[in-house]
Amino acid sequence: MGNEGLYSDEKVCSSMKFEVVATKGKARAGVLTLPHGTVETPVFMPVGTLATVKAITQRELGELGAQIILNNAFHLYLRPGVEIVKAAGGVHRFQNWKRPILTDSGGFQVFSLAKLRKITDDGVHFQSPVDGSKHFFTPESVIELEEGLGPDIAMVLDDVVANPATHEQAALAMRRSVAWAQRAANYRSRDDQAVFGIVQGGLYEDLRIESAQSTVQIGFDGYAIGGLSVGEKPEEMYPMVDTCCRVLPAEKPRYLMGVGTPRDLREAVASGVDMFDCVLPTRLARHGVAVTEEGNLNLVNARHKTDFGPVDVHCECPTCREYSRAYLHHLIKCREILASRLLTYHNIHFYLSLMRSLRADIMAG
RNA sequence: GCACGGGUGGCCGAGUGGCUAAUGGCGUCAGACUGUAAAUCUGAUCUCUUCGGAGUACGGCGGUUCGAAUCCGUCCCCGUGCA
Repeated sequence: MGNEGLYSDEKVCSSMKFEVVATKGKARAGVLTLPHGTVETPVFMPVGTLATVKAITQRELGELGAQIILNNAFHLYLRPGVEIVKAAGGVHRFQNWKRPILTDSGGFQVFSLAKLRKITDDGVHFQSPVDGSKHFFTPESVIELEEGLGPDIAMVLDDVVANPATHEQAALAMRRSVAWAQRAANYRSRDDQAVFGIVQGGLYEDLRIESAQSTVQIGFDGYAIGGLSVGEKPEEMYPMVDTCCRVLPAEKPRYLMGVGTPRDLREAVASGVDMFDCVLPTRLARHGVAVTEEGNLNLVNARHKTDFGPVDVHCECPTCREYSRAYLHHLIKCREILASRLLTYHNIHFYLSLMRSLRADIMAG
């Protein structure tokens, strides 16, 4: 049962399994089995930071075919607090989502909160962006938090630096991330929850290789590529993704965190990435932008005022089948909440369809 | 008819002699957004311009003043009260 680790002392999740079922070049199609169901990869995970994919319901997410969603442990720790989620019976019951859930640790939030934090080798001190209260996270306390929340996959606490960073800064954060990953691995206690390590190293190939090797040596159920799309150009990001995929073991899922644009997804899948998450489709939707094959369509623009055609003639989602650009433009101008809902539905549909077509292409050989 | 109050840029609304092409807000136009402190944020928004400026603007007309959205006269319009 479960995956056998490369190292005898490696802790694994006994109820997680990952199988690569087809490859095309470096791209892979796989099946990821988790406590709450199976996930066909490559997969896009809609972001539901606060236990909600903003603007749409869990029922709608199910209809869209979302296989796994992402929550954020850091945000759920602040509100409503782990005790309430526990009392509800865990993150799945709390939000009534029966399929798999991955929780991000909060490493990225600590990174983006900039002035409100202080990172030491021991952990990270930060002030709550909600009420200013002071908190301290360690690799151990974050694992404890995530084991309390109960997602299928937990991410370790990592140290993220903004690009561009110097080699020294990137190395420091990367080695700290490795040390923290080791502590998280030592501390984890649930064998029904997968834990993923995170590769760092900024835009330096040598650091990415070192990070991937060190993290793999610790042994995790899957491996994430972190610290990308934080200020660098796509042309700088893609080689890093490719390098990481080259070093990471083929038999474990690879997750590119926080990425990205449709182009980013295609490129990264081609390099061998299996999992993605990104706020773009949902955030752009709330900002009036529809993602299409032809690129982003800003429906707030006046040119759509009398355009009674659909957002995307090729799209089969209800938003495109039932409503016009002119109507969506009108809803956006009036700040009607339905605009956010319809566009979120469309954008998630676009992302999930894109991933399904990329998978089908790999399956076809 | 009389007495007060008021008429400011697409709208609302500050401003009561020069620092005012005129604070704000709304609207409008555009841009940004990649492990969500984000249904958010940023910029532009009188006209023309060789980007140095120039012109026209605070109900109309006239006046005072070196200088007026700001003071005076008069006319028009709106609100409230009294006849």
